[in-house]
Amino acid sequence: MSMVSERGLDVLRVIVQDYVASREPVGSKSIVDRYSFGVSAATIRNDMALLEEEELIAAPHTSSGRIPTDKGYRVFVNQLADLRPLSPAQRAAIETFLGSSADLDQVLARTVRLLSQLTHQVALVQYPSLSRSRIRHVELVPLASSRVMTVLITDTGRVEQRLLDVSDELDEGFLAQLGSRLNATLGGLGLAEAAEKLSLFPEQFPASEAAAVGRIASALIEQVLAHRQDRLVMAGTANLVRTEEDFSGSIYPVLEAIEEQVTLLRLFGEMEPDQNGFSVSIGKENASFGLGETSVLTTGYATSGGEVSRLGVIGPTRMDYSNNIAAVRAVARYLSRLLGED
Amino acid sequence: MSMVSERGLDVLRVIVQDYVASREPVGSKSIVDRYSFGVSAATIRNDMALLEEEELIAAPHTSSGRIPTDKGYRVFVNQLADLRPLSPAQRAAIETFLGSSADLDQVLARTVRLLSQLTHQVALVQYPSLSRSRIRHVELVPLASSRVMTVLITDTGRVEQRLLDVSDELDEGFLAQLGSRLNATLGGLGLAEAAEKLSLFPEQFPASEAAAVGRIASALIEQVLAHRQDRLVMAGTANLVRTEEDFSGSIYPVLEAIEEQVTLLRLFGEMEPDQNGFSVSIGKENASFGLGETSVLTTGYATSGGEVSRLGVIGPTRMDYSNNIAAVRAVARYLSRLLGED
DNA sequence: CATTGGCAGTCTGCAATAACGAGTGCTAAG
DNA sequence: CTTAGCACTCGTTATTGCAGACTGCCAATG
Repeated sequence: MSMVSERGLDVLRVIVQDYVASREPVGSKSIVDRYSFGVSAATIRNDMALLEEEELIAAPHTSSGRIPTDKGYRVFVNQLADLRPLSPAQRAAIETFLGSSADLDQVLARTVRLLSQLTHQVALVQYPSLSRSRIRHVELVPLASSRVMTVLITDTGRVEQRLLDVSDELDEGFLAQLGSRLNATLGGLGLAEAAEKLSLFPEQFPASEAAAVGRIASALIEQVLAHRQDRLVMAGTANLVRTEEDFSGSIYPVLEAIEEQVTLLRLFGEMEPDQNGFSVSIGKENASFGLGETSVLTTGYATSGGEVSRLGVIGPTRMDYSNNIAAVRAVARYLSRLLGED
Repeated sequence: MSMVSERGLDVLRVIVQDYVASREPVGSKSIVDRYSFGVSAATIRNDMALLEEEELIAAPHTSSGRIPTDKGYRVFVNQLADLRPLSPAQRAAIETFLGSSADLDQVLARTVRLLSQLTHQVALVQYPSLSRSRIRHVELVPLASSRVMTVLITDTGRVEQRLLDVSDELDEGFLAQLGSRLNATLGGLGLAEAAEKLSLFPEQFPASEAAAVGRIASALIEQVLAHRQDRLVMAGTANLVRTEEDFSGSIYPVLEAIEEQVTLLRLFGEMEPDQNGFSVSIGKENASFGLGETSVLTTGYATSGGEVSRLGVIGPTRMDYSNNIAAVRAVARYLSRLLGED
């Protein structure tokens, strides 16, 4: 179907490479200078004319070099069979992170920072889901006279906490007793079952206490059902500034969209992973999220619950796909090893 | 001491105001046009000459308007007795946040976002300290055969978690037993005492188990002693892009310094609050942190432990101090009310 | 039929120049 | 102490011209 020759695809590849490296439109002459195609510049020009017909490359102005279109990047990425392996320095950076014990928040914070350093892009890590986990412990902490914090610990190591106001005053002894009854009732249950039991729980109490207990129970239900895949950690926003010239307008709306985690979470949700769990979304493919000039690379990673959350990077369409895809993969493997149940 | 007249200070004030609003050097003519000083432009020029001698204002080039120097901003801020009250819309935005129950992470995340929206700057909130709190509950969660997560809950509602590898395999029953012994030993203790008990704890176990127990105990000691004021949430980095022109070079190093939380935490630590707990650090006063073109406004807020952590904003030296100081104060009051022990 | 060299045409980027306007500093007078 | 007037300084913007980089096309070639 495609009229583009084998050599034409090679030309596309070097155009993408050179353009990504130099940010300058690449012309036929510089191609024959820097690569040994064994043909003349005029021949390359003919190939480029074909590529342009197929809308894989475009000319910013009449008579200048060509730059890849979104479609061109797409073809380039799909052809990327041989990922550039990470450099030894990059491998070393990943290894350095292993071993040191830390809490989950810290692990994710470090991971996301690592990924942003490896890719020189904005890195994102979605919090692990806890949907398949079981309840291990519940704790009720009285903060002020009528304010209580509920803490939920699952067997996959997730900890959820929540502040709530119970309009009535509760004495501490009652809370302690309530806590142990909750633990007895809920311990070891899956989350869905736990929610069900909780909704019936207040009935066991006399009317005078039922209101407060009901409030606590419904807070716990919320905690149990909110799967908490709704949080992201991010790092490397400074990198977006570094690549500012790759955006036609200001990067302000882009940064805003990235900080508006809701947008990204929808985007994460709508990405369609390939058989390896990897997915790439390029340029205009993200237009509906206000991110039409960015590309997003994500992959899943395994959490201890056997569930899959995602991590990845986002940056200008003009990015080093080869390196970044390799880095995202490597970091996901690393994080899976660290959090997974081996 | 100062040669600057009363009217001179008024002139300084309007120069700061106009320059902050327009980002353009302000000249004598525009001052007499826009304000009614009752004197002519030439008189204003004489005042400006004095202000310039005192290094409160400076001229970007010979013969253009004047802009405030860091010292000028400092004098301006110190004179700021009458804070502009928040607009009704701003008050409403704060009120909207009250009420809805949420976990601590969410409360802080919302707070920091609120503050960044009110000030149009990068907002920062330091995590509450837990130094004076007492241990309420300890939980050991087995994740994989040789990996354990320790969870620590304090009576002030802080939850600390940590992953660690214990080289030996541990059976779940042993962990459960260990957990209840830990709770019996540590429950209700202050953090310093707990650390002491913990260091002796492994001695109670036979040699075969002491290694693993020791590892767990030292992880808990770390958790107990790490006061965890070492974490920041931040929001509104996009605002830094919006104010990019206020920086002489790229904002890249600024954003990097902000993301490098260590820098900010040191800065927070070194700021000297006034009697209200408020502190303002302007321009070159932050030069040693690589933030010589930014100003930082912070104030303390009360946490449930009675301890004080800080929150604030950071932005270009040319910022709306009046509004931002009022917003930081208001948000701190709001957060104290939400987290404090009323 | 793919490839090639040559050449005219087009567009960007840069440097130099000129005209404009805003704003000051200074002086002398009220 | 204040004011009006004026010469002077710079930054800003628009214009012009020129050098450089590429392409597109055509006719020639193996």
